[in-house]
Amino acid sequence: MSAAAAVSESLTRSVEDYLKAIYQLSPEGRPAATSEIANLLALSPPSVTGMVKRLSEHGLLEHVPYRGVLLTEEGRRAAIRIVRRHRLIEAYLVEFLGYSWDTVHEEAERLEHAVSDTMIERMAAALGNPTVDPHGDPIPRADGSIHEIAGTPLADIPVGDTVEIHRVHASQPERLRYLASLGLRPGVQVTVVDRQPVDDLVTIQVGNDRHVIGRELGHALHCLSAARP
Amino acid sequence: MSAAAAVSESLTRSVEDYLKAIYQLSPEGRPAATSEIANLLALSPPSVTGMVKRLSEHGLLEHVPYRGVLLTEEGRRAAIRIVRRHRLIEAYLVEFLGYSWDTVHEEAERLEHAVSDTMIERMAAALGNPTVDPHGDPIPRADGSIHEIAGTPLADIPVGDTVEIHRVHASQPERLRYLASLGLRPGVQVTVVDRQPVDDLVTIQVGNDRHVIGRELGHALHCLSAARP
DNA sequence: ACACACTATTAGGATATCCTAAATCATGGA
DNA sequence: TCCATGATTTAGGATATCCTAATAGTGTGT
Repeated sequence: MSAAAAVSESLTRSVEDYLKAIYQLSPEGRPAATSEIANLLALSPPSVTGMVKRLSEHGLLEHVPYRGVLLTEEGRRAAIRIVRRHRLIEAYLVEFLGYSWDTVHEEAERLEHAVSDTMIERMAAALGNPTVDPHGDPIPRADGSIHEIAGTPLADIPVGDTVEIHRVHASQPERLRYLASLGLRPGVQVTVVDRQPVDDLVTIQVGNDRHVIGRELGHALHCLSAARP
Repeated sequence: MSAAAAVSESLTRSVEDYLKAIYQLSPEGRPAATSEIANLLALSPPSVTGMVKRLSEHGLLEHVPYRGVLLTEEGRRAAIRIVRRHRLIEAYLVEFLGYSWDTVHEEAERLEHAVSDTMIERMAAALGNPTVDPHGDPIPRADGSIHEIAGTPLADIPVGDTVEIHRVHASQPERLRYLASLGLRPGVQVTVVDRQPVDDLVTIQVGNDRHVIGRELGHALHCLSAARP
């Protein structure tokens, strides 16, 4: 209770980055490793150990030395708040300021720490309270709840099936630009025409075009079965 | 030349705040005093002395010990860039996100350090490249030039004159809300009906209402002679 | 010309964050 | 079982920023 109030106070940019990273690295309660965090944030492992120790003392996460870290309920709440901000900012920039999906990430990465709750909610309202961002990632609600829709990696779709792209797991501008050049983005329908078990090559039909997708992207693109017309 | 390139690199939030403060405190080449800077930024004088020394070494300002500080050309450029950002952000928030002029300052104060040049220019474009912010303050152009229009303080307008409010020198939300409640904002026409030399009391007619303005606000409101209908 | 009242600077510290180099732990394969 | 390898933590430092207390400079009024 009393500690929970402190969360909304003022976490530094660094702290918010750590919490978000650990949140992303520990799905289903698997502890995040020091080296994973260091890697994601581009910091040295000792820096991470130091910060992790401090955040544990503040009750934002639990650390078992040499084993890994998990967010506490309080830390999780703070992390989700940042994720909500990040995704809403991305959606806003694409919708109202002409950003393309490969350039929003960097801008959102800075803004997510600077924008007030008021501004975030006004942006959400201006967007009509969207549930997903431009990459198809779900936007956590203001109360912290998240509606995740499990999709199937394109690499696992059987030949002949037509599916809708639902979510694109990539933040590197280069990959996103490549996907955009192929017309692949959330909401688009594709049909799997061929699969090569070797290297997980998948041939798909998008509109009138055919493309071959390799392993990386085949696992980055998550799909939902499309309604048959 | 080479040093100038460094400016756009990455000044910290603190540094940007110092430069902006010194810019605002040294109009017409009058050096800014340590205590003035400390006051404006709510810091202790020794902190200011320390930062000033560092910034001098970086070529952003000139410091004559015990005398004061002035921005160098490089520092001035950086300061104006922040002012442009601040005022454009204020204009954007009022225009597109439903902010009132008494609440934008605080939000802009944080965003001005976080937004990219790209985003600032897109916001400017979305606004139609405005020349003034919601308080009537001129928005520096991207090239650093500023078009200041000299107005006359309401306190100095002769009885009988009708003028247009041009600029409101205030950032305190309380004062701005009071002015808004009186219908006083840039663009509004007022007629001076009476003046009391004691305490600089000015009675004005705004639409169908009459208000008495005291010394503080009489000097905060800058006016231009209005076109006679 | 001088002392006093300010203002500004120096001294000495604290905190947050990061780093490199040197221990320490955990675990899979011989 | 035991040790080599890789992951993690501890040790020791650097930098940026802020603070309080003590010292130094400036300028005014007599």
